Amino acid sequence: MKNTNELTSALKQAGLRLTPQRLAICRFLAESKDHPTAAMIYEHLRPQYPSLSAMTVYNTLNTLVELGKVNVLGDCGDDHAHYDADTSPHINLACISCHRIVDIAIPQVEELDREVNRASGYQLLGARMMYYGLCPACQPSKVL
Amino acid sequence: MKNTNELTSALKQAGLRLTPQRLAICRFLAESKDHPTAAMIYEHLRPQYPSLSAMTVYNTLNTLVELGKVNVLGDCGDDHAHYDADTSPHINLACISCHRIVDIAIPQVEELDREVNRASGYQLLGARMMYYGLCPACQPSKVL
DNA sequence: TTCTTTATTTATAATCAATATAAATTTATA
DNA sequence: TATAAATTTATATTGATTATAAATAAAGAA
Repeated sequence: MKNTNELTSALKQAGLRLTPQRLAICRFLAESKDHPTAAMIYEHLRPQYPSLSAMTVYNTLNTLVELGKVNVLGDCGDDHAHYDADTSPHINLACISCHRIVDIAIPQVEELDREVNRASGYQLLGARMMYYGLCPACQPSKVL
Repeated sequence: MKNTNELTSALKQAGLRLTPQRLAICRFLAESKDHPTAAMIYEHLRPQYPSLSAMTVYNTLNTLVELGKVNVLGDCGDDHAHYDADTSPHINLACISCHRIVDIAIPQVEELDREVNRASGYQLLGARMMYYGLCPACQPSKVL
């Protein structure tokens, strides 16, 4: 979750044009609470942009990732890359039944983050933290 | 990192035969400190098992994952699934230059883990935590 | 505006890790 | 040893993503 403007201005600052397609992709990414795949973005925008090509979605997402404004989550349990406009270290919860991915705010993440930075010896750039399980909505219908 | 026997006995307990191929895959997984891909395992074992097929590697890995004895890391920055025999919640460090993935022991993980279990409302099954950056060996050769 | 150049989108084909399938091989048991 | 079941192997297929090139749209100059 993040301001649409933060994504669009990053594109402009990189010398890229803010086309209607790119704007729509940025807006959808910024406003979505779950973490959509490229296919989900494509299908969602197609009614409004009938000529939209999947390649444009992939290109725009890759650009935003290269600019560091969007993270790829490649580990969501459904073999699809999901995109997350929140690039700060945080916990993602992935439901193994409905494959929805949501964030959860846990203050302890910051303490952990400081400790990894201190103890690793790595020059760190970012993190992805995923927990897997059954979301409250899916628990009644599925028994482990 | 984990005992080879823990993997092989899990296969036997599931009613599966411990073939030479499966044993070799389990041993390599248990003994490797980084987190190999299916292709890495295949290439490493081929000299010893010239008839080995990639399919057997994939099948064995999938079985071990289904048995909960091995985790898949799908988010390592090189578009390949890596396999981790350590299924307890822990931090993985991925180098964006050499693409090696190592573990780091951070006590704060357990506190975080407790808090996610308490606060999420999810019935949790596991976690994957990845940090990205330049490892100490790659830092001199690459400038950010 | 019109022309010219450049960036972008689109359509199509290609890639490649992973899966599906079926034949060949090995193992277990009678 | 013979039979049946499990496993491995070889081959073909899938499907998300990438590569390529043609079509389109936008920017700048005259």
